Amino acid sequence: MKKLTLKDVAKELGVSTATISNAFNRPDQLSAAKRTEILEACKKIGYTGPNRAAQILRKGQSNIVALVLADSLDYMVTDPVASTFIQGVSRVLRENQKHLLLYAGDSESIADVVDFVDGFICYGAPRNAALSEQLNQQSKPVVTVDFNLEGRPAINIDNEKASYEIAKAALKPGDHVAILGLRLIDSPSTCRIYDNPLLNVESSITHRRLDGYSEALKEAGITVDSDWIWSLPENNVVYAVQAAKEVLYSQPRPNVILCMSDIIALELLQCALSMGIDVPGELKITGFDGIEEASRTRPYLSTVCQSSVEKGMQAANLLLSGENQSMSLSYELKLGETIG
Amino acid sequence: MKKLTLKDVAKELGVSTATISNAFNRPDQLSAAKRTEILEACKKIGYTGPNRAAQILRKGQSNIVALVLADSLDYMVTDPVASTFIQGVSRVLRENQKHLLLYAGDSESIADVVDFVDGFICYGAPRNAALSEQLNQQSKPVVTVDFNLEGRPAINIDNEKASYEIAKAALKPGDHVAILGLRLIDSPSTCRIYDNPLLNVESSITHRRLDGYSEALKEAGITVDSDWIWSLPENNVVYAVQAAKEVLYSQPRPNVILCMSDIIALELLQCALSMGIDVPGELKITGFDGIEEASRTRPYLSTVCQSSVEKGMQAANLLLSGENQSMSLSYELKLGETIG
DNA sequence: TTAAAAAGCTAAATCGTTTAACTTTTTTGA
DNA sequence: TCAAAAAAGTTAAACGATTTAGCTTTTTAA
Repeated sequence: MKKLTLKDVAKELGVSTATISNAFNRPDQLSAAKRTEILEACKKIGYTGPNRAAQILRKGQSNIVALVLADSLDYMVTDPVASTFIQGVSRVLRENQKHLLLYAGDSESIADVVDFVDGFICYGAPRNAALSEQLNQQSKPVVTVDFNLEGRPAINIDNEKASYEIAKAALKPGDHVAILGLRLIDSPSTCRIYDNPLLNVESSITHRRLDGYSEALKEAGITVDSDWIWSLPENNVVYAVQAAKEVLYSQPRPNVILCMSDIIALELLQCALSMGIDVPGELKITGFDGIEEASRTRPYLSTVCQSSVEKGMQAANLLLSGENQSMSLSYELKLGETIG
Repeated sequence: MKKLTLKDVAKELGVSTATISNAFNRPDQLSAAKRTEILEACKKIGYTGPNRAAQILRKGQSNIVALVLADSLDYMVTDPVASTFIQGVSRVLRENQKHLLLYAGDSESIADVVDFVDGFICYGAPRNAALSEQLNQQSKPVVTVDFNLEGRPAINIDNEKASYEIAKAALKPGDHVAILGLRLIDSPSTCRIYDNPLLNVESSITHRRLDGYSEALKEAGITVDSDWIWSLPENNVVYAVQAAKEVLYSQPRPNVILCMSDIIALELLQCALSMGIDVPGELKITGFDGIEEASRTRPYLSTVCQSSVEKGMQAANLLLSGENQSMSLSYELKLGETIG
């Protein structure tokens, strides 16, 4: 009761294996009559088509696309922004009969998949920096999102401009400002930057956002000392709560806090409210991303809205198209009640 | 500048291909000295190890596990329960150096992956019923979660018992009860059941839950007419809102509503509150799943808590172990403020 | 000292296709 | 009617590994 192979079928029908293969893959290589005859015979004897594993080896194509997420899947799958992105990617892949392999950005190496996947979509700078290197070395197509890899097409919004604009909208000269950032330094816990060297991921969006903030701050004549800048190791509630408490209990308390994600901003907001702080009266807050929840709070969040679904779709389309053209997506400033 | 193959390396080092292969895969087949010599030489000339595509064909093993989700990935990835489940699965796969391929349960067929994946984890009854059939026909291992496939190991909680208990806790004789269920009938939109035949997925958890409710209702001497049972096609906010409105505007309005998921229950709750209905005074609500958000509302939800992460981990472990033993996980009744 | 056992390695078959190159048959056009 | 072109099939060589059986050589045991 072994599984049938192309060879078995060929013998059975008295034609060559090439013809069977062509019947499935290249209809123009044989007469229509013969083709339907073969396909029907296959159905009758229970041959469901060429073995995919063999096809992968022979064709060098698997229809599998690896989505390299910045962190462990563990976390990424539950992050609203990331999972919405995955949603966009999966939609386009589905339409094109491709499959989605989830790959953790903190993995040791891509060696165990690079031989068979058709390409990579890389969402955010991989936590394991060696992966970026490997991704760039190998020859399969790569599309990056929210960070850059030299010579590879990237999908981005203009993070610097967006950050500048949201900060500018929130700031007045004389404000005391703090920044809650993401992975700015290489620390496993939430902490102030102080003298720590910034992570050397110049291409990452968090640096772009920091640049944007800085520009707006400069225009308002405000300086932010590096101990008023926090770096969270991951964009999740636990670190966000921790950072929120630290910053809100710091003296003197800032009256404007710029957050690099809505997750952070929302926890900060909740924390502030529970401490009886008046938002935006005593404290203005800005977020980033525009997740759904951000518009459901009272006061609702000021943030930069970007469509993660669209990002995902564009990334997948770009990968499948094979073009090497980067793309800047639009965003929308949402000036909410947290900046008054 | 072609990629190196095992053959190239063998020629280069003057040994047979078998020896190189053994150096990578079966250290006991050659002397330790030769092995390190070979591995170092490989590193030097830039051979990164056996080609995975070829290995997949030859070994019949890919280290890829397909996770068949009930619906389209599009939706499943953003569902809190499903994504938490994925989290659990991915954690265990990661530990075992396996990879995760996401597969949509509304796909036409599994033919395009069955040849190369090592096994399937099937989360919920696939929307395309033919998939269940195909999954059962093929010979690779399958683990089912939240539904059953004859002869295949399953991971479940005792849905009937849990539903019975939560319903029993909410009900008093004389109550007017409605049920908001999931995929009980085959309709693309939210609707009452009326005389529609129940979907013939006897194995599905929604039927188990209905049975549990029924038992509790019987004990309380209450009958629920089939037009007080709704069926939502998918567990999402849009359908939930729709169902919530329908049921709350129905006359006479029920004073107990049993919901088969927290998503549904939460929308119902919000809808009720915004209509000025007193919960639990005028209306009691129960959910199912125990998602995080359910404990953050005021009043907070009565529900059945089950750990999706654990489900995912157990499912993956079961698949990898190769055992054929089903498993019943524990759950916890959380009697919240929505039943007073 | 020698037979038996173990270790180390090689040659060849295999996994199940695809596809370039070739042969044979049919069609076309002048 | 016939050469040239097009169509329909076939052959056989890849694709890049793994693995079994067998052959040397070395080690062990008596």
